[in-house]
Amino acid sequence: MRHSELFTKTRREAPKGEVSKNAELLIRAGFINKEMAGVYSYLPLGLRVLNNVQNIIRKEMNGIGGQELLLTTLQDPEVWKKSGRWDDQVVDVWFKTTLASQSEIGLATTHEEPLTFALKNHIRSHKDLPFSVYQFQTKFRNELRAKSGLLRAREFIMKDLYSFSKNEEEHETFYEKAKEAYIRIFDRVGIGEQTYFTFASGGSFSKYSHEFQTVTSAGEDIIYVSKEKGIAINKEVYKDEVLKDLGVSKEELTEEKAVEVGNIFPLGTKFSDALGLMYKSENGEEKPTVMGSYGIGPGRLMGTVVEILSDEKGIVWPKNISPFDVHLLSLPGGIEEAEKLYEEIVASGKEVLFDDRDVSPGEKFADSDLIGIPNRIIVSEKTLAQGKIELVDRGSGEVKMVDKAEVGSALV
RNA sequence: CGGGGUGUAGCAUAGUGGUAGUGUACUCGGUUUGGGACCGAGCGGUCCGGGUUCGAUUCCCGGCACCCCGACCA
Repeated sequence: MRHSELFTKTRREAPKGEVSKNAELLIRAGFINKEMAGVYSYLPLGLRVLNNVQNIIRKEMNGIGGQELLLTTLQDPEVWKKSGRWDDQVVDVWFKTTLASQSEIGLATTHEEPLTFALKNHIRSHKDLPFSVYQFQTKFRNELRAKSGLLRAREFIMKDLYSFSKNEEEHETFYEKAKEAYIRIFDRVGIGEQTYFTFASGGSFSKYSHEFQTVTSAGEDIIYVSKEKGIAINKEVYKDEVLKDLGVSKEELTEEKAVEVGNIFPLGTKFSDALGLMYKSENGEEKPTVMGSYGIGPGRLMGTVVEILSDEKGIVWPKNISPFDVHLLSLPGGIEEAEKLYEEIVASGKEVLFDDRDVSPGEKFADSDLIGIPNRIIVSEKTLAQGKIELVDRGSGEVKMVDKAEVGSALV
């Protein structure tokens, strides 16, 4: 698209009272708009990134057999009372409101209850199992303190997948597949190297739950990382017994701050028992399904990428989630040639942001650094004099002069 | 929820018990064009409520909002 038609503007100054790097840069570059504390809108550039992140997750979830659906935000208290989680003493982050009839309803904080309840209309037999479903859905959590930009919001999109199995063994098989899919997701969005499979407290169904923790100073969790084994232990279960269990020693662990970018945990039969999601086994017994839950917050993930991969000039997007593949800049003397090149790149199927504005070169460079598209192409009098165009890698700063015909193959 | 801090123009900031200043952005005119160009002119502002006072953006009380630390994060 043409930058001249993009309605968002970049800002030179950081927004007042916003110290978190992800919020500062994403607001300055025009990716998101802050509505209130912990509530952010996605503007065109931000939505492109969010969609890219979601599509990576979607492909991986489909790859392990997940079936996408969309549950509702409005929640019926009766369903939640069955599991005991309507009570504010039990779940203290509810947003609750009332219908015109004065009956109380809630805004979803998560979806175990409604999904489990809805599935009763469809699941009867061992032949229906196993399967898994997932959604990208808005969650509302009345956090006492929203903070750190996209990292801890009151309204946010979550990908939540739920698995339903006949027994523990079947559950384990799926759990392992989901774990592998999660590892691929974090690799593909560009933070695989900093992200550790982390052991955390498991609640009442299993010894551990598992988190995917990305090491960054912006994190609010403390984890103990074994680089050697590629795993980590959440501070909440950092005990001698656990170390022994996992076969790690204190000497090999380093303490790090980290962001929880994903978590997977066994639910056992807690919700199937509470809501009555039963199936008939082969010998006719009535049995509760064995469930698991698997979450990733795409917005939080996007914020985490910015925390880790940005530099002093702005954001550096990994190519898989960048809002565009190419940032084309026309400078004086190269306007006509840039127009031609723009049409060619569009025709080739690449996503390109074309800075065709009549502003100074310095402003184009500064905006380009801030927005952070991995490939920058510059066409100017200078490049045309050499019969070439200039290609800059946003991440490394490396500059190449290439023939026009080679552009496609030279992109990162 | 406990503690601390901050609310001044679209954004970022200065200052003052007596007509509110700067940068940037925006509008107009002109000159510019490889790292946020320059000159001139212009538009635009004290979070809300109450109190003290001749007079409050400033002082006092209350509220609301935002940020930070802590607690919390099923």
